[in-house]
Amino acid sequence: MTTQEPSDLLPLPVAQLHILLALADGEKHGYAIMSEVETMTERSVTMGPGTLYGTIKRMLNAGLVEETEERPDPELDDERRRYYRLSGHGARVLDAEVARMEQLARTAEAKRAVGTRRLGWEGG
Amino acid sequence: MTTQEPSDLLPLPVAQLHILLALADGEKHGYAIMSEVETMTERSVTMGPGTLYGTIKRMLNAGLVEETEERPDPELDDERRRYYRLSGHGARVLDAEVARMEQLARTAEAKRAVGTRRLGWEGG
DNA sequence: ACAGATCTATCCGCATGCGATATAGCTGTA
DNA sequence: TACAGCTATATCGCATGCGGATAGATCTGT
Repeated sequence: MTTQEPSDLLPLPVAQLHILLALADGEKHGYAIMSEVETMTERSVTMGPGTLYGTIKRMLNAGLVEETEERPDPELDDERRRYYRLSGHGARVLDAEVARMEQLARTAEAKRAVGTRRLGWEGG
Repeated sequence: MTTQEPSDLLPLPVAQLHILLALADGEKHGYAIMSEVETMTERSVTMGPGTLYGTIKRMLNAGLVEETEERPDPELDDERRRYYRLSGHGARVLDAEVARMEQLARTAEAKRAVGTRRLGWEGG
């Protein structure tokens, strides 16, 4: 489980970020995570089963996500499913990673403004 | 060189993003890129020579950066240095990657708001 | 009963990350 | 001038991460 400082884990591998993001609004099972990643990135990121289950294993181990015991109504349930949710640690790591990305984006905009101004920009 | 659609290259490997970012406000030589990455990430990302030169090689190949012929004043120059700058393609890819990160950050904030509201948040 | 979608899971090759190491020129100083 | 330490580029090899192929089981609709 080895819970570390959130900042020690950054930058997060892309797959881990996308999984945390998919779980940020509520618990989901593996297959639903795959679908959610595609939806929320407008199909610009597709996560295959190799990435999904391999990454989830690491994240369980790192204490970023937890498997939940609770199941939905037996009516709606599918026994094969395994549900995952953010751990408190995972939530903090996600927040830290998002903050880091926002900082990079601000840096990028400042720098691009400078770079574009220099010597009249080539553009292509 | 194989110039592709910027979106085909996303998400960008972290090292590539940091190098594009370091070059966004003007050309730099390899060692200066390493230093710049440490400075702009406040030492939360440190790039060793293995990462730097390996990644630059791939990026030259992908047409994201170019080596410049022009040298500074011989007074200030160091013959060993090799200078790199963003290509037009590299600049577009950087912009696309930054836009993608900003989109993810927005998604994250919306989702975290939902997730935190659910069932009274555990927090830890 | 059957087809096709859902769901979890592992294997394996390739790309990427990165520390260790090598080599050599620069810079300051005693 | 000799030396230490920093600057600078480069390669190697291992560890990690990614993602297609594959497999097998269960669900859903017809």
